[in-house]
Amino acid sequence: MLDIKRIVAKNISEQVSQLDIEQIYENLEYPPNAEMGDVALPCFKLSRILRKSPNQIAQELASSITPSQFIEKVEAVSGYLNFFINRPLFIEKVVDRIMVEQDKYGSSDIGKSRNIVIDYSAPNIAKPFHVGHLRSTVIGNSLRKIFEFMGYNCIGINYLGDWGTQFGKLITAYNLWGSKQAVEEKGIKELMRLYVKFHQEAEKNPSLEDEARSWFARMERGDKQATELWQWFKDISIKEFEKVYDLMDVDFDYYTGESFYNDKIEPIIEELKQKGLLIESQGALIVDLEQYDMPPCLILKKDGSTLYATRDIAAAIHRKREYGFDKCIYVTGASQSLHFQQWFKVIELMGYEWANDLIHVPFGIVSLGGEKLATRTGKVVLLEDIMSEAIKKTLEIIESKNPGLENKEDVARHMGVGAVIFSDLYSNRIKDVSFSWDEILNFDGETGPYVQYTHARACSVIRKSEETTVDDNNFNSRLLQTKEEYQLCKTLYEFPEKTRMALSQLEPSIITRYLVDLAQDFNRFYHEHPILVDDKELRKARLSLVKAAKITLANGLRLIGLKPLEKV
RNA sequence: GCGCCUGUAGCUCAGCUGGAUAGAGCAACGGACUUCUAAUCCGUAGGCCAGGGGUUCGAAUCCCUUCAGGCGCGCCA
Repeated sequence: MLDIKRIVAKNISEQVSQLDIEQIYENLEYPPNAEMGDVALPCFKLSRILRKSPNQIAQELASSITPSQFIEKVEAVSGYLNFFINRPLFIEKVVDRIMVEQDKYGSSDIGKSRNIVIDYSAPNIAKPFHVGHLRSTVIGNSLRKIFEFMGYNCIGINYLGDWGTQFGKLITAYNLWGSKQAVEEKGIKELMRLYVKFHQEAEKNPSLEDEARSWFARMERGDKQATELWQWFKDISIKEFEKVYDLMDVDFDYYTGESFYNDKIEPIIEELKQKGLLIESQGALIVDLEQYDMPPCLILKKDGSTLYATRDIAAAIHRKREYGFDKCIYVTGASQSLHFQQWFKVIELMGYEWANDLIHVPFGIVSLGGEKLATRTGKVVLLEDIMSEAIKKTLEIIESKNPGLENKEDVARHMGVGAVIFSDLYSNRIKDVSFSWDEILNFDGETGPYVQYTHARACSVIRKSEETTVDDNNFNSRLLQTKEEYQLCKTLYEFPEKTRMALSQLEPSIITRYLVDLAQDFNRFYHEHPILVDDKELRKARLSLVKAAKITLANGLRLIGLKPLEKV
């Protein structure tokens, strides 16, 4: 594998006995622009060790390093030692590697025989799927793809919000204002209406809250009437969620919601008691976390029913036994950070050393016109509506740009849905986002359609080239001398570095950003240099670059959960 | 009140474990399609990196502090 920093570091270490290769490697960086060189060593830190001025060190090293096959020249510029590499050789190595590795380019096997549980999406039963849930779904889905790309075995779990007092509320509302017919006809929309009405009425009549709690308590005792209603609501909801997941090409290995762990809680409570962690406080059972500067973790309410944390603890222990995970990752909103810290600590206090393998991956909230999204008040943008608008807009563009395209509907679906996913994965996950129709339906610039368009453009050139001759993959990289060609190649080279970063930071946006950079470099190259030229050698060389870009774009797109499109 | 997160161009955001003149896109304005898909490309304009201290040869980046916004903080999830 080609590692230009390593080559340079090795070269320097042969000249300076006081420094080992790793130290040098760590300090190497890429200069801000190509005229300065390809790899640089800032000599300021060395100044103290070597007791010379940075400039002097750079000068001396510059004159003592002899050019090699890979390093063409070395320059000292104001304290920096700048290396200029053999660009044709670099291009050849990078493109060859991509040609060989194909859809594995950027991947790794560091995760071999390791299991990762990823808990994502987790919508609440009886509530519509809106933009807020979208984030967990797309971030989790992308992380899963990234982990798999790095060799891990992933278990995707959709931890449905199918248990809790909210169902008491829903049952209460259904009994008071609902009808079987309305729910059957309107599905989740009717359930939401009932839920919203409950909260409106409960403001005037707080006793409704008590009734809701008692219905939930009945559910926990296995009461027939309560359970049947709950199961019915759940079936309706899952059916609707699956439509959304199909649309987005997202899937899960298990749909084990909170209710799944219901019968696994009792032993956990016993265990907590045995380990002396549970104490009674104001009628409830808690784990005190004061010495860890956290509020207590509530385990059982005074009416004996469970809480979110209780179920999370039971679920984690169950998952550890079941899947023997190396890491268990929870993709949920940042507002739940304290909750996760609390119950992670409880797991640790229970004596499980794998408490450190539990990871919360938080993300910022989605707001709408400055207001928080809330199902209770009905203030939501439904995912269904966003997707259909995006698809509609895409179809319109296709009709005007490329009306002869085959499979228009299918392309429009991938393009439109992809645009929404892309935009959600575009900035750092921790940032709050403000939903805007204008932004989500803008297909110019740093967007999913831009990257897809670029990929399709590359495919198109490759297709055209194959109409005349089938070129082999040998090419003369010395014919690729322009700055656009080199820049494109440099960016292609960075891909494996980016996938590693995305993995270690659990940050899909690193890939999304990268795709935009790569697409920009490709489009500049494409615009500036004709590819299907008469000169056979030049054509082969440029075409190789196009193929390498196409492969890398496709690999990146898959990592964020999009299907690379061949024609748009 | 305490804790966590965020603050970079009019808007949306990049900026790696500190490094060379702070980068994109959108919006605005001006250019480029008889030639491989113009959902593209090129150019112009736009910045006391929230304010103030400090550490350092060097700070958007690290530390302290103030301000602004968001999110949490016992029977919701």
